[in-house]
Amino acid sequence: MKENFVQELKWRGMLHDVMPGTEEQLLKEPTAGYIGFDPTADSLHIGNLVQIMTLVHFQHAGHKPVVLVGGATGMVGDPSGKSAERNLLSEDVLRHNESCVKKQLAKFIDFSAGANSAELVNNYDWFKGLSFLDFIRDVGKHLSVSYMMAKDSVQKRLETGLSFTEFSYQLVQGYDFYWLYKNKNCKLQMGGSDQWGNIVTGTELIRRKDGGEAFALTTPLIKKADGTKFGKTEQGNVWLDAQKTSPYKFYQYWLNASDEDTATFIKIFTQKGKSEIDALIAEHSQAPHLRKLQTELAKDITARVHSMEEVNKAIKASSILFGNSVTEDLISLDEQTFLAVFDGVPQIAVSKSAYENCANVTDLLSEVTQGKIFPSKSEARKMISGGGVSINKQKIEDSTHKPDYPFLLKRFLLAQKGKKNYYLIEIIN
RNA sequence: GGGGAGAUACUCAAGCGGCCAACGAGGACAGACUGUAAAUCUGUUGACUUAUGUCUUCACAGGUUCGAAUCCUGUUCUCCCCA
Repeated sequence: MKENFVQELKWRGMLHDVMPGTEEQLLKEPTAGYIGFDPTADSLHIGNLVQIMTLVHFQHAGHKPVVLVGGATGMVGDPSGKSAERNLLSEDVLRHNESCVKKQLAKFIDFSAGANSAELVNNYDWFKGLSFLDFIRDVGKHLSVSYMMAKDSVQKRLETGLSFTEFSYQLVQGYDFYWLYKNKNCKLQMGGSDQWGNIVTGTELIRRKDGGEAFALTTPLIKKADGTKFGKTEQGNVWLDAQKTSPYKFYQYWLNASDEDTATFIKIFTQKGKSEIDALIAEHSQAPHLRKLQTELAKDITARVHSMEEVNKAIKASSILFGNSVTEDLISLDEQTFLAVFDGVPQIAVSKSAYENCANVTDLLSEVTQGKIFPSKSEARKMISGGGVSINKQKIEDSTHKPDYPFLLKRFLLAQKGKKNYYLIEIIN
């Protein structure tokens, strides 16, 4: 084998648990391994990134990654997450999501690499034709209730209650593994640490039903050093889809990672080698204020998910928005640069007359901008008196001031709420 | 079935007839300091409006009172103890 996959994950801090014999199997021969994704949205988000990177390394080590889109399982809902039961997705939506997800995955793993090409399957395809009776005869028969009850995911829910559907989830997922084992010669399932129980049900099913041997490997749950959830912002998930999360925002998310987190993230979310990462970390600790690590991390991931071009735009935008620029710097930008910089910033159109007629800044930032910056005058006023609002990089001191700010490019105003929230107001005739 | 305790804003948690939009802590947001980090310090945190203002909140529905989150009655739910 080109590389020892298990060891690779280990030094990257991506290995939580692995079934005995897995490493040997992977060193013995190129092996097919799969990870399941929920097709609940038409885009993946960065919470999925650990699993995606696992597949990247897996393929890189010479193995064949199989991506399972959980069309069937997504309908049932895994009790491991405490979330309520899921809604049924229509087949149309399912197919749409599947193709979107595949497009995004193609940026990471190679679907036309010859022998170890990645492959995408949807478990809806083998579940839709399977009758309930067949399922309980062929699958349910092999596992005892006490075995299923022993799982953590079930135990935790016993108090609060879980439906039979959720209880059977592990069988459904276990059958996936079995099916892939039989039909795709897939011997390994990977996933987050919360999936361990479900994965093992699969290997157990393969053993009991077929006497076959299959393996399991899980990655740790990623947490941030401050204890908050990884991958969430005020606005919700950080998506890979540029429509849902602009490349600028995406880049910013990574750039904002704390020192501690960045050292972990860069191992997990980039393909950089050990020596390169060690050097970067050393360099960073020499001059932490330069935030070399964050920059490298943000660049690497943004370039992969979007493009190098988007990275450059994001860097440019960041340096203008966060550098020590003043009104003059903004005015001096040419139109093309200006628009590129503010590509990912929300834009609000305001008619010229509305702008001229508004009595004070407070109105401008609330009513006149349709509540998109501040939903009410009170909030605007509070934030202004707290010193948290700037226009064109100039702090607003007086909330009753009548707007007379110099336009940028003859028609824009840059409003800033706090340090990181920008809005572009366009004055139109 | 019998007895007891409780339900307060995002969460925890005070208040127990007027001075209560409601102490405090956490969280969140903002400011200062920094490195768009962490820590620390400061401010804001029911809504609207900017004024010695209005409105809606203290499980739900009624009642007593000039006046209630605070007292009374009923309802729902939660917890504990004894059967």
